[in-house]
Amino acid sequence: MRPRSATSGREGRGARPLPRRFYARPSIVVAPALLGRLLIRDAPRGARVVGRIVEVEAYAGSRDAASHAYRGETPRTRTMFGPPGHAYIYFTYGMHHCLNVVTGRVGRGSAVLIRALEPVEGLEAMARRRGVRDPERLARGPGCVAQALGLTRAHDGLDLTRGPLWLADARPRRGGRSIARSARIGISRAVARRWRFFLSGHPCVSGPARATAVRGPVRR
DNA sequence: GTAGGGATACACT
DNA sequence: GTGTATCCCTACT
Repeated sequence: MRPRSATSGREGRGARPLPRRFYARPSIVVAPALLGRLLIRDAPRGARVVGRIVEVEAYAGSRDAASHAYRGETPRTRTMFGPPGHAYIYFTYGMHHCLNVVTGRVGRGSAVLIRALEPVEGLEAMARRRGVRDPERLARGPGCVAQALGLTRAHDGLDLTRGPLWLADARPRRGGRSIARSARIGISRAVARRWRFFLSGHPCVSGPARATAVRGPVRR
């Protein structure tokens, strides 16, 4: 048996990247499994940034009218249709970047949008990039996540099983919070699908008035 | 509620 | 080629 990751002290130290097979599942399965896990951006000169994932949304690829993949593969969405475990980063509204992790099989175009993080390490670097200091506001909202981590289209396609951007395989810590779900935010189509998952009551969760949680089994 | 801002996709010439 | 509606948002009033 592999020794347990040494996560005492600075969280995530000694952890290893989640394996490809973690991502090679439907986005609606991967999305809740990401909650409570550490997202790590290694950078030179000690500018490492770590955040705990507290809010995500699943997108099901070419069958999901709310997904970028709905119209099939384009130059912009090529990464989504590639192998799972890679970062799909897109630019929208003329000013914001959003980070997704590619899931499922090659050619499906399914992904999970990372909507919010709880800052764990590198708060100074995050605050510098974001221009705010309040930890609860450093990475609350998908545009803020990418900005806090310093991610742009230049980072599209990064392999999350290798770094410098990766997810730790350490056991997820949810602080005793339950996983809640609701409709996805900011979309106009396929609004009936309640594929947004978040840690109930967490202060770093985004959304209009934190959005009302809707509990229940995951249905397609 | 809405300004801000640029890329993207697609309909047209 | 050019025109334009739309966009998985944020920060403000």
